[in-house]
Amino acid sequence: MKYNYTDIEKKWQQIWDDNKTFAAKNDYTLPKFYGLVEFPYPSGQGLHVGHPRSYTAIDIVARKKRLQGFNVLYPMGWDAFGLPTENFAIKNHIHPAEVTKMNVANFKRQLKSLGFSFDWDREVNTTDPDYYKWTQWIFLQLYKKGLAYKSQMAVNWCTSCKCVLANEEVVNGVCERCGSEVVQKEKSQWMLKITDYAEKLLDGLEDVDFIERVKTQQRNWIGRSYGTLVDFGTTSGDKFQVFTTRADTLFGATYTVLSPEHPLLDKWADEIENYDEVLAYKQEAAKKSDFERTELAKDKTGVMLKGIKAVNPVNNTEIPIFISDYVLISYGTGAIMAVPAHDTRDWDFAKKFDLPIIEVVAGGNVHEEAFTDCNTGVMVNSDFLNGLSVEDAKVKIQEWLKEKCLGERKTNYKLRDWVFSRQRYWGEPIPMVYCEKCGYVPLNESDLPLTLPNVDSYEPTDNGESPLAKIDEWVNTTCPCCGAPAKRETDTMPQWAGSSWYFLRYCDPNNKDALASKEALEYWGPVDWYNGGMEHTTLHLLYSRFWHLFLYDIGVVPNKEPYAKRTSHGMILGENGEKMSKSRGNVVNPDEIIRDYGADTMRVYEMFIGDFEKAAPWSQSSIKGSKRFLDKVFSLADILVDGDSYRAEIESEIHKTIKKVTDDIETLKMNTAIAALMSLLNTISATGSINRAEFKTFITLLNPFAPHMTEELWEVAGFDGMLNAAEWPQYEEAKCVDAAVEIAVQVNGKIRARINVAADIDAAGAISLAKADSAVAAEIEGKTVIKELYVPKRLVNIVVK
RNA sequence: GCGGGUGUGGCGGAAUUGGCAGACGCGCUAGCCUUAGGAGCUAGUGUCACCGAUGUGCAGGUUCAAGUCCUGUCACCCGCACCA
Repeated sequence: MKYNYTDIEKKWQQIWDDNKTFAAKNDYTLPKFYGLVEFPYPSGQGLHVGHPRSYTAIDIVARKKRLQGFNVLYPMGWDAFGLPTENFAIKNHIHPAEVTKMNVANFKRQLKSLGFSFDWDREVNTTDPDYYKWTQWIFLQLYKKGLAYKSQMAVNWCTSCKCVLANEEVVNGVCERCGSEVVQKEKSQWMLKITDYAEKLLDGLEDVDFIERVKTQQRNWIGRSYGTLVDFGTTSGDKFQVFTTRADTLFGATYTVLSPEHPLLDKWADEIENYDEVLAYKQEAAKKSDFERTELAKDKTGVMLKGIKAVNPVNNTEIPIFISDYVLISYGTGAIMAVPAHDTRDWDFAKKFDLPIIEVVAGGNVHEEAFTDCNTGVMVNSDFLNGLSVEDAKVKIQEWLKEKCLGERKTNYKLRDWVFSRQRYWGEPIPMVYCEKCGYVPLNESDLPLTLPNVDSYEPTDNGESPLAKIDEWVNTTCPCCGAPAKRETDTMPQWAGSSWYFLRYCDPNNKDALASKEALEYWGPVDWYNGGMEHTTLHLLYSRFWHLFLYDIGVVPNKEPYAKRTSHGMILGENGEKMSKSRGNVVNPDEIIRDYGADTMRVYEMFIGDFEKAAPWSQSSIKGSKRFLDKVFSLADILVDGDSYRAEIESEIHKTIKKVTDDIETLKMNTAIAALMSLLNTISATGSINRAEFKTFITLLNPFAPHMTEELWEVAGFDGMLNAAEWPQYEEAKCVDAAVEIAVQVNGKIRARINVAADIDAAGAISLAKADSAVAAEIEGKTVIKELYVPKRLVNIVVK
């Protein structure tokens, strides 16, 4: 039989579509499985071969779970707000909604052509007002709880997108999306107080099954550190606080440093004798972006304040105050105490400005380099702390500070609040109104959704205002509170808004009264398995955990954590090992692969390409191996014979393969699952025939990987019903073993022979058989046997002298 | 600098967690079949001075036995980066 993949794939895709074969059931008594992949941004370029790597893997899991009797939810949708669409729309004079429609249609066609078992009845689209109504609703809840606030602050401004970026969207000082320069701009922005959830976001990681690198990356990003706030007096009478994790070294503090933006500097304008110098330094620092400031990490600069000194609270010593841009206003208190003996940055600074270095932890040579080891040192030169370990000193100094009201424990985070405003058209309008009298007022929930006005021009402005600001009839409204004339907020939400809760909507996508019903959320939540890219770890994944934790706190969702399990796939690189990109000319088009090899081959190839977690280069010649494999499988139909049980000579291999494939799918080791199926196929082919029982098992095991052709073979063989409704094969542990095995015989650890023995032979039996082998006998001839080992089913090792 | 990870044939990658290194696939070689197709089939394919030795980035160590464990070291990738 010829394997006509094009016809077969079209045929089954049509049947699945017509029958809604993969629609999740609303029967909440069944055991459920909710598998999720990141919904794509429907770009104009169409599907990338990277998308199917993730989608196929979870599709395989979903299909297997269905065969194992689970009610499976495997949904798909569109994260369709975003700049590329808007830019394309501007350039081509098509409305972004139209562009989105076209792109979605193309993506959908491509996804369907790959045979994914998505439940298309539950498709969501973040740009649909029925959807973003609830995105706006969640924003209002955040606002009501004080977690959304407006703040005038320096923000990251992409010079090309003409739009604000979140800290998470700035990579190496440039825009994550377009690579253009990011500058600091003072603007009034809506912010989300994700920092209030820092603790919960960290703690929640303990309860979920995320791959370790995801957890680590989120932990580092949140960046918790335990320390102490210490009050320093000054000769001017003012006090300021520093944050330190090493309060134990307080006696070694020989100067302090304020951030150039520290508010006390203004206050001290008259008292600082060298205020001109200070001002000049401040201005210099203000010109640099955060990135530039941190870029020039090596060479530390600063200015010592003249006329004011700080007072160390532990010993009332007067020490200098510096300003330096290596102290960040946005972390801690914007002020530090410097202990050059035990901090490398302080040490560098002290050397440059010739400041005293006082050793307070013995164990290093502080004149050569800072001694930062907390584990081995003993306190010295520290009055009542002398002789204590660092650990004990930390406790004691904290007690002492607390008693004297000079300091307290404090936990700090690197995480910053989330800049939530974007000055663009193609996003969810922020449902807020500004009234001269009432200030910012939220819309009434009954007025949601607040839809985007349908306009012709949505070009970004250069003055930092949203394109919506130009649309007077939309902007001008009345205050929901007092009824007076008022203006709408014209910024829109970032793309991350809609994707922060989309997985909830899939549970109950048409609900008019809530983002999803309680029952649906109870049943389907949490997502059992979520696979997605590492690049979203500190963006989408963190944001959506934040929203979900919040929704849990206000009683909207029944679980704290949205995702029980998170895995991540490696990138598919171009054939030359570089990242696929148009400019590199190494992009592979999925449509062409499907045309030339078929969707099943593409699926099998992408799963066989290598370790799922690692990046793998595309190989046009390797894909042929997958095609050959499927060709051979298809021709099994030509050698199909009767038989309702596995033949004895291949029975154990079949059971082993069932076990291997079953287990490997659960751990995403798709490459070895396919390898096992290839091996089994080779074994079966060598016998010249395959019986119906074997055939049924084989194509069922292969079904999640190559769903079209196995469905066809099922029909050709005349099995009952359709394969997608069949049962996953069972294996018996007892039948996974062979009666006889070949073992290696080593003499002094070197292999001298291979012998066949019964699988259940005892050590003595195996060893005597081994010695009977002529090569082994020759090797031990005339030598003293010191030790004899038998590792069941593996080897015998005879140690001689 | 800190954190995470990876080093195995010409290539992608396996190795039941201390037990026959290189499964499976690509590529390559030879032969067959076809009167050139980038098709199919069969056999071979880590390296070498081809008996036998040797081999998992490098150097040591533990062990009857090390890709796997320990110590040191090198290289590459990813993330964070003056976070006090």
